[in-house]
Amino acid sequence: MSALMINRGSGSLPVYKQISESLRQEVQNLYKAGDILPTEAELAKRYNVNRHTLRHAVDELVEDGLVIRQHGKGTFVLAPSIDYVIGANTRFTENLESLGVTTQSRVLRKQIIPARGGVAEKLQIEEGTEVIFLETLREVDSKPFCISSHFLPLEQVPEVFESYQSSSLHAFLETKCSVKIKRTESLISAVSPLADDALQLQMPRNMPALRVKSLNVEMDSQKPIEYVVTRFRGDTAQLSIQP
Amino acid sequence: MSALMINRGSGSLPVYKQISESLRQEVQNLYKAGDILPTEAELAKRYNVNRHTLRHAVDELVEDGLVIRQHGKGTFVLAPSIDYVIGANTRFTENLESLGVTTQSRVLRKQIIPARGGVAEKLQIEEGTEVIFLETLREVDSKPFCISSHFLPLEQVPEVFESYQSSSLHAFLETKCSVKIKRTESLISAVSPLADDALQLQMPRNMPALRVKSLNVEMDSQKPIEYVVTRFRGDTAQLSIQP
DNA sequence: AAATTGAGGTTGTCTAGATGTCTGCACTAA
DNA sequence: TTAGTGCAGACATCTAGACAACCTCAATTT
Repeated sequence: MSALMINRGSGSLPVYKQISESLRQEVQNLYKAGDILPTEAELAKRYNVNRHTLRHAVDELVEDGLVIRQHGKGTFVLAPSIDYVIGANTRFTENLESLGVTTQSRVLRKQIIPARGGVAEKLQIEEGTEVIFLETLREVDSKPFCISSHFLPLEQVPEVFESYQSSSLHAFLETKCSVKIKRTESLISAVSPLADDALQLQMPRNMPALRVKSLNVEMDSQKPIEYVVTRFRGDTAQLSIQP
Repeated sequence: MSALMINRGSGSLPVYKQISESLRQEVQNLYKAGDILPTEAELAKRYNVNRHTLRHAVDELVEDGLVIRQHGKGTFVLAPSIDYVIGANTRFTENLESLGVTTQSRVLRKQIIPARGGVAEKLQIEEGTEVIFLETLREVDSKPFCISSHFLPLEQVPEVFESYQSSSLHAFLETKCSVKIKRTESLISAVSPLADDALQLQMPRNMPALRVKSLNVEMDSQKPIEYVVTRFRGDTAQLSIQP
């Protein structure tokens, strides 16, 4: 079996790496969440290595959050196998301009909260003023693509809280609120995703994410209308900037 | 010394945990970025444990991104990252436009290589054509800030390979090669840093990095002159985009 | 019936030793 | 002077064995 094809020749990968890869495949393809792995002794025997070497291999899976060890009980499969090998060629290129403008997005949360420090500052309102907090998930090819947290001053655009559903937010603002907006500033950084985001985006937590903070203002009055923080999977999304 | 106060009694923390905590304190208080730790053999002797146990302890610090191991050289202290995350105001904001334009940068490598697939395509030249490969490190506040890999067609701007030292590359192109260039496209993504980059940027490998690929063309002829891939620390750098 | 004990299985930690691989540097030879 | 060789130092991997800590569950005791 391929499980036993451990190459010990010089120049090849370390044994523990090969085993961890073999196990990773097996876990992702054959196991489901909650399943228990064979015991360390058993696996060590299967791969013909010392238990320490096997443990080293499993350490990698633990690191990646694929499995969890329980002292005295066994090693269990954690995440339902996510095929996050979407394929390097299916990468998306995202134009910054299209961020708030286009496509369908599903509303995950919609609530009214008091503006905290950063948000209040960006929107130029008093701390504690009520803002609409909107969290949306955008999908491409029926795969999660990015999550956006929108903050809008409630007083300016109450219609958003009342009746916005799932179309383009910017189109909604224009037609229903008579507000035309434009982007003034974007800040881009690389971060580790929060647990919730990682879950929504179906990405492992150790994979980097791209975060874009944007401020949109009303076209004429220059008054801040929307502050957005969008998170992408680092591996599938690339932002494209054309000056 | 407290370094030697390892409690092996039952009910106490595992030895390797105690050592990793002891080392963590030591590294954070007595060492600065770039310092080298005593060798594993030395530390094992100091704590009176087997080298494997000591390695296990150091593994923790590596996991946390406090130190980085270099095969054959030693174990080195990285720049503290948590401080940066807390002090949001010490972050750098980088204007995309200034990427190639400004400031001093140190040349890490300068060589002539044949253009491979991606580079050849971007520069619109035959695969195998000779290009100048320039790797530069830019510092801010005498801290490493970003690393750039530049690719320029040798035939177009041979002066760069012959005499470029450490000023602004774009200024050099303009004065010495009579080439004015402008940016046509930038692609931004989040990645895990390569080992070398992590070392140069003094960042842990599990911390995300920001990667910007840009293409610069000659202003008049639109001919590609420079393809640049720049890597930043995700936590200290933010790209600022103003439309 | 309920509580306790104990055996066996499983992961966790530690030691000991051997060998592989990478780096830097001194030395040598052309 | 320069290129190459070789060696020592340092981290990387692998094996072997032992015991500790923890969990489950059945057998025993109360």
